[in-house]
Amino acid sequence: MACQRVWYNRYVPTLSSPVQRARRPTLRDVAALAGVSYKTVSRVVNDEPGVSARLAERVRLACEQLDYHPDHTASTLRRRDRRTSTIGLILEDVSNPFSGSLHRAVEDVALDRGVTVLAGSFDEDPSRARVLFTAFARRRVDGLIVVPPSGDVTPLIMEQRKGTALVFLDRAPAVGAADAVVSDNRRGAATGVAHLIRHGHRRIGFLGDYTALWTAEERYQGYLDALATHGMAADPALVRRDVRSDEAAGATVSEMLAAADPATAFFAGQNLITMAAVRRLRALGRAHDLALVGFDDFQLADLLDPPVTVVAQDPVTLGHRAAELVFERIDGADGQFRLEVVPTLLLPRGSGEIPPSPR
Amino acid sequence: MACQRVWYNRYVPTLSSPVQRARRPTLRDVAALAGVSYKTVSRVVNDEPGVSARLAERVRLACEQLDYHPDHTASTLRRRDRRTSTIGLILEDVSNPFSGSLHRAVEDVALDRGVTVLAGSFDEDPSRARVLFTAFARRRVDGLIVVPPSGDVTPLIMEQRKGTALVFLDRAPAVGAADAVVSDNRRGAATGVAHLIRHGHRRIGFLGDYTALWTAEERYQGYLDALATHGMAADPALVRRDVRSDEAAGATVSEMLAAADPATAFFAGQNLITMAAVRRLRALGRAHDLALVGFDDFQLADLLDPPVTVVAQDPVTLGHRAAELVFERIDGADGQFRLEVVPTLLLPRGSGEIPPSPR
DNA sequence: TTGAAAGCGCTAACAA
DNA sequence: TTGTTAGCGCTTTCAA
Repeated sequence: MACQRVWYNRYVPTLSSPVQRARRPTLRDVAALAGVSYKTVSRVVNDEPGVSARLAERVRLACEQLDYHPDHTASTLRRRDRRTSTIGLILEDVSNPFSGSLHRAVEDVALDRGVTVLAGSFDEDPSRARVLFTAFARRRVDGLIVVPPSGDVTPLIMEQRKGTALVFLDRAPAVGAADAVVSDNRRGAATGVAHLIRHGHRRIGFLGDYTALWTAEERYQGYLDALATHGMAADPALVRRDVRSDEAAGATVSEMLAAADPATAFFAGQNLITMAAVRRLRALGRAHDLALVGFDDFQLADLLDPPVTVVAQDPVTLGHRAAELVFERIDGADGQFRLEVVPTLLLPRGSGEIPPSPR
Repeated sequence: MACQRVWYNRYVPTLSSPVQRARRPTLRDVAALAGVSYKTVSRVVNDEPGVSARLAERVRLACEQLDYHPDHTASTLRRRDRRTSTIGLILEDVSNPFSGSLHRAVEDVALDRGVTVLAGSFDEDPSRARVLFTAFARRRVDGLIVVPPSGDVTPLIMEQRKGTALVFLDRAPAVGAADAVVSDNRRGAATGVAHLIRHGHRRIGFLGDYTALWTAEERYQGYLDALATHGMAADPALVRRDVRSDEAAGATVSEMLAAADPATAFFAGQNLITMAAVRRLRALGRAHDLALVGFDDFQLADLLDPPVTVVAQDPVTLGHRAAELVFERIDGADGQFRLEVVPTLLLPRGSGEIPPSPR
């Protein structure tokens, strides 16, 4: 093998220089080679009219010969519109599939416009979000699509006033101050809970995410809505919020089942909580006699036993719309800020249709 | 509500202007407000020594008052090192969990250095990869981490020669021309297949990804290695490659089981193929009498029935090492190019330990 | 310690 | 159709 093969943890450094570095060619280098002024090269590179075919051909040849790639960054600095053709995307965590789907949807809309995407994960940590925001702002992104952290969003609003398009995604913490695209969390949760009620459940446990999260609060309200609609009182003994870690979710399920007059069904306010509940019910051998509906779909939910009924979000539409809104603003739209609400979809698969167990 | 609420597909435009736009302040604006030269402001902003505390304080106050954010792009243009503190990351698809984990691992290393990440999905489409590459190159990223598409990688190598650090990730198409970090695909696959052999299987079906993919070829070689090691001949009737869609994978499983002297076990060369095989075996009611080992882990594999035995990759280490290598090059390391091979891990969970069914 | 001038690679404005 | 000059916001260089 021509190159050094390194097994992880067995790195052996060597010193020979691997490549000849060529200086990166500029407009002037191309101009010199083609024997024209560098403004002429600029015209050719940008497909501006008013260059004779003869010169244009010579310039193109020189570009190719030097493997010239225009410096988009320098052109941005001088151009009137000052566009970087880059947007910033601040997600919860790029490694989580929901964030990944949002990212991909945004990317696809951006790529159609020749816009690149700076992406980052803030991990529900406001200070990490601020680091990302600052880094993106200094790079003068044309727009920011942000899953907003709980806490202060005024730095984002300040940046917006300086001309950066801003769209909140998945959460709407500052309705009226910026565009936002969110799932219909409240109605979706209500639909899921109503589904359990329709299947005969009267004792429905609620397993909620961090109270500080906008979506968690909306979903909790949806849970209450469904109970109220069906004339049922909310029993505090059946409500657990700020449940996030797998252990916490599992423990909560066990604890609620051990209580007097226990829940016969669970509504899980989030992906990971749903999976943790499945694990625990499975471990307790009760996966088939307790009903479960989860908010947000996940891969293989349909292959579990029983298959898991969920209220599915539509991350692709969320991402697409956020990107479309941000580009409308970048293009100069100056209408009132909008809150777009994307519907959810109940997917009955089995776990949500289990009747109350007699016990 | 202060703002217009729009349900998806019911957009009603309005015309009032939502914000007052402020001009974005520059060094000169800050200097004017603080009553100093703009070079002094530059010194303060960059924590350069040699500014009196009195002036520095005045400058900082002015920065705050104007909400000044330095233009990193302009500073890059002038600085000697010409660093953008941005790297480009070209992945197969940011919405797939494996890519997401790579991305996150790269991001974490980058963030520690104040470097932002431009990310994109090339979808196994070389022309889309070229679009991303060009966009990143024009923005003068300091480094590129690329899951290389099948086909020509010379444009990447040319860019490398112009000073952009280049690391191939997950695939090593041009060993010796650039650094690369890959999984130990071949040995991992061999381990998985040997595991099936150890459990008594002599007829092991191979379900492989696109032949054109470097990883698919490596894993196939691993399959052959294991057979050879155990003195078994490879039966072409048991090998299917270029299987990718769910339908193709499912159909292939059915077809192979319908043959005379059918497989008693399957080795799936990839994530999605494994899941498709699970689905099909389940549908055929044979999930418990055919063994299955998949390459690459996936969420909930342990909760399926039977739980799925896999050869797990380590995307976090892959991403970390790729990022570390790219930054070493950016920092000027000029040693020989390295190929780093990250080990895989066999996770026996149930499906891979099923003995050959008598039939 | 502070500031003035030049210039990074490019586009805008205007002249030839 | 082609070229010249200025300047985007900043850092570098050098002078005060």
